[in-house]
Amino acid sequence: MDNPFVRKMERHVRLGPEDRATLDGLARQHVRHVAARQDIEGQHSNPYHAHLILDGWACRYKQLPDGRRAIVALLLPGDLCDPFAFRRVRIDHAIGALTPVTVARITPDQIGDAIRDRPMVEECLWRELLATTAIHREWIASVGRRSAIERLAHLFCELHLRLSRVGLADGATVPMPVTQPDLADALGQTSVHINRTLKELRTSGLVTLRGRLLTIRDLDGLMERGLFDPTYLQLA
Amino acid sequence: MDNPFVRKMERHVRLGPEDRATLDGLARQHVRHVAARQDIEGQHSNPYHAHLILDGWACRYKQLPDGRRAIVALLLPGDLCDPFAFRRVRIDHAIGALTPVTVARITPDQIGDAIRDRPMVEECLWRELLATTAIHREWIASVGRRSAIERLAHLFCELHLRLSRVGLADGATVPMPVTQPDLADALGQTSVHINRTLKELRTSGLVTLRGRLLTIRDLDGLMERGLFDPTYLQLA
DNA sequence: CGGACAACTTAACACAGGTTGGCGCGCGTT
DNA sequence: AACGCGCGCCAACCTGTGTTAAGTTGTCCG
Repeated sequence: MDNPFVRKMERHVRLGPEDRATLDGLARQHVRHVAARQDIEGQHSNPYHAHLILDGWACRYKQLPDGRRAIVALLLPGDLCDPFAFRRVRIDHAIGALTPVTVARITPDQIGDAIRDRPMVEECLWRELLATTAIHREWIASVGRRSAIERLAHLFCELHLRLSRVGLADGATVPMPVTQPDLADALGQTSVHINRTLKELRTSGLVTLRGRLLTIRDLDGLMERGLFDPTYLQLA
Repeated sequence: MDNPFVRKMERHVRLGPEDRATLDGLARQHVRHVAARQDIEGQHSNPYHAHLILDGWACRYKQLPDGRRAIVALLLPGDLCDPFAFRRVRIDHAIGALTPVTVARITPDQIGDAIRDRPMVEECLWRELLATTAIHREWIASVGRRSAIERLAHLFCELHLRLSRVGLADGATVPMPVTQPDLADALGQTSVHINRTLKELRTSGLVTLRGRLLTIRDLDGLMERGLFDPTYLQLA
């Protein structure tokens, strides 16, 4: 009854009770807990099943040979870690838990069966894939052409929207359980500079970040500061 | 007989003559020419058909409200511009020709028919989608965590490999028909700094770039300089 | 052949963001 | 209670890259 993937999808497509039951069933089996800072999938691993995040935050990251880490995606509850798992490809990056994480393991066969029984499931997976790709593009644009403060503002807008869709936003307040070094690796900067930028967003009255909770004081202002155009996420 | 998409796919999957004929047929109809600096699809447009690049280079780009441009992908001969076209989504970016470009327009119906007749076509499309996604991730890591010279070296390695796959590399020499401002927008830098970095790559004997032709003098050295690990493109 | 315009190239200067280092707090461990 | 340690926070300094501007080359077209 509490599947974040279903909550997300219901915003976009009309799900019948059987669709919901099918999607729910996928996420009930093989539930696993992963400690913070632990890998869910290692770099160059060859996953035979997909993971759906039920709780906690994870990230897709690449480690450069000299230790630099680039986080290329943030994975929130309701997100699918390995949308291509059924193709049995060797992945070129790792998936790591940023906080303690609860995931459901889903086998390719289960996905195949679900799609055959309920065509709407395929529709949902396509939407998921599209949204992920759109976010990738937006991140490239961000890291490439936005300034430090624009990047951070943009990310906060994105996360606010994504968390809202799975019912994890309490009004303008959303959980933000990641460390500043994590944010730095996601935005292509240093934790020191993240700290500076955060302070600037705070003193200009746009956000407050305390105790792993982000409160957006002025959403319009934040969106403007981050040149945020929400259409890329909506897919409607 | 000269379809770059087929040339690319044959590296990875075994195509029968009918597969080849089907893929070839897709690219024979509705061939269109687009001038350099012209859009193939505008930002926020709603493409009803996919485009396959037959000749020339294009890019996927986002324009920020104040005019900054971020190139989020380079599209080479054999690349598909709108792999999601059959989903009828409104795209969040534009596709522009960097050089004069020849494209084949493909309708969703044609793709559907082709997949139904020849299952291998679907396999090919999946591979294409996977490769594109892997490149996206690599670009995020590049812009986020690689230095200017590493980024440029990495891009040259990537392009060399991608162009080789469609038979457009003459040994260590590949066409490089884009301007330095274009490279700058793709790598998140300024054309001035691209110029500096290019000079550095030249003086260290790694590449020469003359008359829209890039020659790689020392591929191993270039790969090392760019922290380039080719596995992400192979998908085998 | 010559003019126009875009792209390339270089130099001087400016600044955003990186680096280093230090302090304090909160929390888990013993 | 004491310790360790990762994280938040801040300041001083440094550097890679951006900015501006100007001269040079290349290329297209009349």
